[in-house]
Amino acid sequence: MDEVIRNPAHGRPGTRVPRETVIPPPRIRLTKADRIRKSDTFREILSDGRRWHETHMTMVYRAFSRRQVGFAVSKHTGNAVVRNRMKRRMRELFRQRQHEIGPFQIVFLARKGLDRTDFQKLRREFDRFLRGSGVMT
RNA sequence: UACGAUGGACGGACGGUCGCGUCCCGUUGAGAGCGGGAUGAGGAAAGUCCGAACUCCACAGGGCAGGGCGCUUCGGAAAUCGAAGGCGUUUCGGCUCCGAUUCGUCGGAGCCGGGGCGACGGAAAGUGCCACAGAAAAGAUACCGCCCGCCUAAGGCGGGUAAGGGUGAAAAGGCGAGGUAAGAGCUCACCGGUCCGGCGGUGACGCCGGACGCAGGGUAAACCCCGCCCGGAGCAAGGCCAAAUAGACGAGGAGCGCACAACCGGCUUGCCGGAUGCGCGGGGAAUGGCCCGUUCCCCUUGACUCGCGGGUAGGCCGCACGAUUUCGGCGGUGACGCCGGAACCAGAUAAAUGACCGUCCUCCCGUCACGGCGGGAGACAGAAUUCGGCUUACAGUUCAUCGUAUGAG
RNA sequence: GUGGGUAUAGCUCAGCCGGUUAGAGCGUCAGGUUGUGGCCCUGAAGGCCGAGGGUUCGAGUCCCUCUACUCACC
Repeated sequence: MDEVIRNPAHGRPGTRVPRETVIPPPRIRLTKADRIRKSDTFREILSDGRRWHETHMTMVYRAFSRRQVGFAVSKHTGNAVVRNRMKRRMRELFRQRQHEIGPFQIVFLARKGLDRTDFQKLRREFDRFLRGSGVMT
């Protein structure tokens, strides 16, 4: 199962499997329906959700009927380009491993330096959250 | 060739894997999902400093107040916008003249050419202000001086003068010569200025000639005067649909009071409950001479039910074919305009345009065999109703003009 | 997104219509008073007036451009 969920793009060059033998992996898409898009919902989660702190981001989460995610960046962290990049990187982290996560609502809060940090480091931080917080299935 | 200034252009390229928004097509009962295709940030998208389109509100007309703008002509829908020109100023180069000279040059003035800068109407319409210093800061005055006269000396007094010194940001045309007791446009040449006339130019303005010894400081990004312009708010404009909760309005309406002969039920046997009958506050109008009354209308009290207007969350429209982009031709010094052809070119809303990898390109650092190798970096910055400008940020590449240095002819 | 406001000493604020040295309170430091500390008294230090240009002889003040903070509007 683990092998299937890993994105083939993450493999080192040369280790790619020939196309014909690949079983199509489960889709790792992330559409609008999977996003939290209401101010009220954000407020509720931020007020009564549990928190998990990492160096470059904070995760706020609570149990829910299905899997939903939202991303928030404070105005103080930088200009529009920086804030957008932070959201996109957090979204990418979540997108790639979303199928390992159970029915929870999770809000990602960006912290300083998120836009400049190496993506592999962010992956390790996110992995620590997944293993430590109990949101995995 | 290098460096600097100003202005213009570009602002990483190609490919792979996994994804995102919008639109179209197919599938489908279906606008869900799935499959396919197309398309998807900028020169500043930014700041919000100007100007518009568009929308709503207000609006006879005119004036005042308030605000904005300000050389000329042209362009433009308009603009604290652009182009060309004028004038001023500054800088560089060249030439001419004057003065000084240690004969190397230095200083000043003018002309020509190139570049930069200029919120550039009016200071003889009026008012205000010009600190300190200085004699004096505006239609004035004499501190040190200079000269003349008088008083016995030191010096003082009276008068003349504004060339020299001194103060200041600024001192009443500049400079040279003549002149004089010393001086002064007192006189003269040149330069500057004011006025008048002529010529050239659409015009700002320029040129020429004449007159006037000069008729008078700065500040209007001080009040102000003159000319021109300006209604207010902004897509969170504005329109449509419309949960939940509270409340408004309309309709229905249980209800309350009194009586209780007969009827039903209970029992303490004359009371209670049901049923039944009658009634239920205030105001106005009509009828009428007036009152009672009657009729009609309005207001008030009322669980609950239904209907309904406004409207919040939320959704939809506005919302992308336009002062559009691009190619060619023509006109114009140019901004730009005209004609013809072609194109459709983002539409999100906790807000898409990304993540990772490879090859190459550019730059930096290290190494050295001078061409590779290793490492690092690729700026400023993200549409939010839409345009036209301005301003600010910006790694690197490149073009043009000018200047400086060096080299070659 | 739109429309306003503010920035002056470590902190909270004055500074008029440009003018010579930018003030006040609290705080800080030093001295005095006290057996010691506080209160109190005396004195001192501390500011390129948010940044950069411009107008002017002269700018905290006037004009322009930026920066930061802040308020209002669905």
